[in-house]
Amino acid sequence: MVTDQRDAGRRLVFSTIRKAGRIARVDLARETGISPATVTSITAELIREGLIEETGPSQDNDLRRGRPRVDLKVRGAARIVAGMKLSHQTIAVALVDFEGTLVGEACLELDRARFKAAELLPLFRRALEHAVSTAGMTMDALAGIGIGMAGTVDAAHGTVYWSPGLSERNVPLREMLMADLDMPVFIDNDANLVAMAEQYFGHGRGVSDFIVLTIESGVGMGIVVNHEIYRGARGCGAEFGHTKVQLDGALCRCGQRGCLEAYVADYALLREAATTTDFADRATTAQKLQSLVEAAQAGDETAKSIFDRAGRMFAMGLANIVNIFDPELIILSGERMQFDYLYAEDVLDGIRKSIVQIDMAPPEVRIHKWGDLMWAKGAAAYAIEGVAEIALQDIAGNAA
Amino acid sequence: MVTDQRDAGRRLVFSTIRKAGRIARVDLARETGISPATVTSITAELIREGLIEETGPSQDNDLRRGRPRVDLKVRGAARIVAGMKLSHQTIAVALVDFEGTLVGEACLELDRARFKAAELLPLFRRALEHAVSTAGMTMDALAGIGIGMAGTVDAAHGTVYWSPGLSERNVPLREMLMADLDMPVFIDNDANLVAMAEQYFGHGRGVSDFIVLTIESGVGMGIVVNHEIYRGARGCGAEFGHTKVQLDGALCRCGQRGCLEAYVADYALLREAATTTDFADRATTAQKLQSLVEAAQAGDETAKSIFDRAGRMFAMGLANIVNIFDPELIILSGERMQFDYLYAEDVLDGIRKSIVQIDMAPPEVRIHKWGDLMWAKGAAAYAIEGVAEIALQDIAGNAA
DNA sequence: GGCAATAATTTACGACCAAAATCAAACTTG
DNA sequence: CAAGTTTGATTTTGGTCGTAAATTATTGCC
Repeated sequence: MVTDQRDAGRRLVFSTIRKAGRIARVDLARETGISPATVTSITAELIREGLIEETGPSQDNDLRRGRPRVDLKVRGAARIVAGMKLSHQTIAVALVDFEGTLVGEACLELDRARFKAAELLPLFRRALEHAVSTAGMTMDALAGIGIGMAGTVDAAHGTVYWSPGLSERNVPLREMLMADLDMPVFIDNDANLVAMAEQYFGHGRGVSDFIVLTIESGVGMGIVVNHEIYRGARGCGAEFGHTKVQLDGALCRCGQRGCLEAYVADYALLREAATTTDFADRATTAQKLQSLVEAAQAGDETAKSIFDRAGRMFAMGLANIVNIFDPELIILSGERMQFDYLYAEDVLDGIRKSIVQIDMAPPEVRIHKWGDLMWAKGAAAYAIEGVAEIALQDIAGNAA
Repeated sequence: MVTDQRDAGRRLVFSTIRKAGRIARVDLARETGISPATVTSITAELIREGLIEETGPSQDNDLRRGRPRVDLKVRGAARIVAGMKLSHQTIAVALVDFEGTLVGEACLELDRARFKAAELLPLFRRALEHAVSTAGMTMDALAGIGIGMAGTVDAAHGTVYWSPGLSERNVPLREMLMADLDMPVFIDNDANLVAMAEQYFGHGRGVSDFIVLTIESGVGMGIVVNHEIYRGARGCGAEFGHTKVQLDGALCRCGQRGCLEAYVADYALLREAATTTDFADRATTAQKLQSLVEAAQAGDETAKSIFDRAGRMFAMGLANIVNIFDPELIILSGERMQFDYLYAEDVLDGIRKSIVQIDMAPPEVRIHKWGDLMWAKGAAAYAIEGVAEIALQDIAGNAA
């Protein structure tokens, strides 16, 4: 407890710098409420440890009088971390420096979708080694690894209760990976990591309470409350996709009925479409979906009604989230352009009509079309957070 | 910022004492992580200020050797606060001491249900004066007042956006009351205050994340995240009752369709029942409900089916909460015994079947049948929290 | 070139916490 | 029943830390 106060100060200063990107000491003092003297002392310490660096005089100095302010920023070269995402038959890797800039990437195609945990370890390692060598680095340049997986994951304990990519249940994957790779590993539900990507690099910067929704083969949700990912009592991510929108409704992959996912996920759309359309000539799910979207755009009433219902169900589920959470901001984050219909103006309108009316603006809804690497960058953000925590604790330990 | 650390220590020590009820200094030191020396110094300060007191040797001293431990507790007489709840045509008042023990109560019947804000002020005052004089005290014995109202309330700003008891919208009620009564006033949504009552006095003691649901004429929800009431971005409580459980479903009082409330609230049950039953001989809502419950218990199929549907809708809504929040504990809190059917084993079973399955126990569901004063005690708990905060800040101010 | 303005650092000092020592109040034991 | 033991609480002591004030640094302005 002896260095408690200093510790808190360091954390606060460091995270303020990271959130700001670039910031001068004066502003740091003003924002954190810490006195300039202490800011000097803390930043000196962080510079000495190599975690932050000066970037030279601020841009806007010529507008001011007096001694020019010197901006500080996180020192990108301080640490390199990897973010990985296990998707359907692929492992995507992003190498990212301490500032969050991408310094390398790789993608490993897999021959199937489900693996035993023991089979997965060498695959992760291979993907990682590939990314590292392509970037001209070695494995020991990495300070930590973040991993995102679909399914229910207990981030605190690093246990994967269930994942579509794993054929086993209750796998202590984090422990296994840490033993195998010999570096800190952080695992979380992929939707949570997208939320973290938004918080670190996207629309969620500086927003205290927001919600991120992703639509892929399933529907994922990440909740940020008070600047932190909310994980619930059992450490599992929020299961928006299995929110019930219809009593005894459509059958879901999870075995229950009426889940939102059973109305808006790709398999749900395709099984409806299959009633009237023969998709025999289309091989992949993506191709089938593509043709369904095109049919709707061409005016096919059946296809349109499928999307229409999915959109209304989605609006209802989303309105429920708003009614329960009253977030400041909702981010619809994803890469699938063919899902545009879900983000259409009518859907957003449906949400607005379904939330409790007060004389204040409803939460802002933003649509964020990320590229393929979003997931992996989210995982990297999680790794950065964990590695930064370790670094700050190291300083505290050395000082004591 | 100079007494930052001491301030945090004081807060921590005081809240630990309050949570524990009675606790010796050694245990305080162990629980808070603060050194015994500092605990001595802080507790001495709090005793000097009259906020806590020694209660003599602990009960279990004869089981131990060595110097007997001396328990500390919050000094009840330190402050008296009032909690008030505005319900349909009544104002309930609870006078509570700093420990939370009831020292007086009163109830004022009103001649109608909706008032202008300016009309409400003298009514609140009259109810308060009645309670105070009945308890043999004077108004200036009160250190603060907590008020609970149905509707959407911004607790931070003390604004009532809308309430069934107010004929105006966007009323700065807190400001008005503080000016009128000349003491600190704290206002919040009634469901949030029930959550606080559970946190302070009920099943929620020591639980970090839980959810409280109340069913009255509407359906209310209070969310506790990380030991704090979650209020959302716009400061309004969570609107569980207006969560949608059916696309284009039953019409709700709020004007929208498919709200949970439109299936489980008393008016919803009665309007269904009215289709086949003539309630002309029953005057009040409560009497009508009573006869409906009796009919169901007597085996009337129509009545049973009404309750059955309400129960299934309730289970669905509740399961959604679990899927989204994954709380440690859910408390169904209320006073209406006739709503037993909603808490029946089938309903709980329905919830368990509708949540995402992982290999861990589902959240515990507890039913808490409070008396009439629950709401007012919740309001009092809120007032205690606010008044304690003021007291601790005063100490910090004096010290500086 | 000196003055004003603003940023950052250094200095002086008091607040605070924890470890160690001490005091206090019981029980145990011979 | 007196000395020792055990455990709780307080006091003493040493050192860390943060802030205010003073100082130094660096530029713009006249």
